[in-house]
Amino acid sequence: MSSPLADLVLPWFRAEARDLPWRRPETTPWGVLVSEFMLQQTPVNRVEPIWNVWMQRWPRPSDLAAAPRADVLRAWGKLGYPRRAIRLHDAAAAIAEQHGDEVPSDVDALEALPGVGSYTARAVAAFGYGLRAPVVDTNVRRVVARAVHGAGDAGPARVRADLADVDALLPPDDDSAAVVSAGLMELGAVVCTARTPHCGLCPASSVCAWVANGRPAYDGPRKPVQGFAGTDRQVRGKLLDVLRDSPGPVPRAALDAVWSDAGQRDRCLDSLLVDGLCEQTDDGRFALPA
DNA sequence: CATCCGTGGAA
DNA sequence: TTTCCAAGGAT
Repeated sequence: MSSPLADLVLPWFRAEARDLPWRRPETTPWGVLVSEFMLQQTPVNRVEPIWNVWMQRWPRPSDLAAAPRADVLRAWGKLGYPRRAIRLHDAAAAIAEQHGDEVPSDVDALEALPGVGSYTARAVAAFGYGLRAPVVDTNVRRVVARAVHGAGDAGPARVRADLADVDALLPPDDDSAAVVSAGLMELGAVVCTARTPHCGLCPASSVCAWVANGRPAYDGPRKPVQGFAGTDRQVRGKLLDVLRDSPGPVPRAALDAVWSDAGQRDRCLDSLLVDGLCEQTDDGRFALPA
């Protein structure tokens, strides 16, 4: 159940792991959960300062659950995808009310929380509790595609097969497996990178099927690149920016000023209301939810 | 399964 | 400048 790849990655990670704050021994499973929410599609260097503030301010799930939505959204700042902040807030409430203020260690219980999917559930089990759980993120999928399958990059996700691939790499015991899981992610993040992999620095190049194949270029289907300019995502971001920066409710005119296309603007404002990222006051103004 | 959901830094 | 993409999840 272990693997040559794991045997190389494990000691490399023990020696070379970045000193990220959520990896320090004093970090609680709650701290790990918060870090995983923030790291969903957001780079490490932008998460670090925000995570530090959150841990000081809301050291337990019940602390965050007790905070007003507006405070949570302002503290989230410009990390992006603010619905994650809403889901984390809701997850904190569920943990406080249904799990005695303790983050579950069971993968199924974790996956039942808002905003927690296959990746985040296993990441919390592995990094928060030191359990053996196959953690499959974009880094790990790329490392496995190269080192195991000899491909230049990972194709579309195949959830079951990807989990099985990683499960087959992990050592049998919890402690080692959790370290290997972190190590595979770290390898993908700093060495086996998407654009220019640093095979000369890779601890696993001797067992890498991609290197053995002569590093062939990826030929499969490319994941579609998302545009941003002119999308609802951009408009929602601009609207939310106004709401975050204002200490109280703003008149509709303040929101109208950020985007000229009235139809798109209204659609986006509606979607923010639906998502719980915005509220309308009795006098018709708009604000972050209380 | 494809698309949507923010933001900003690097190539 | 444009393009890519960064520890995903929900629908």
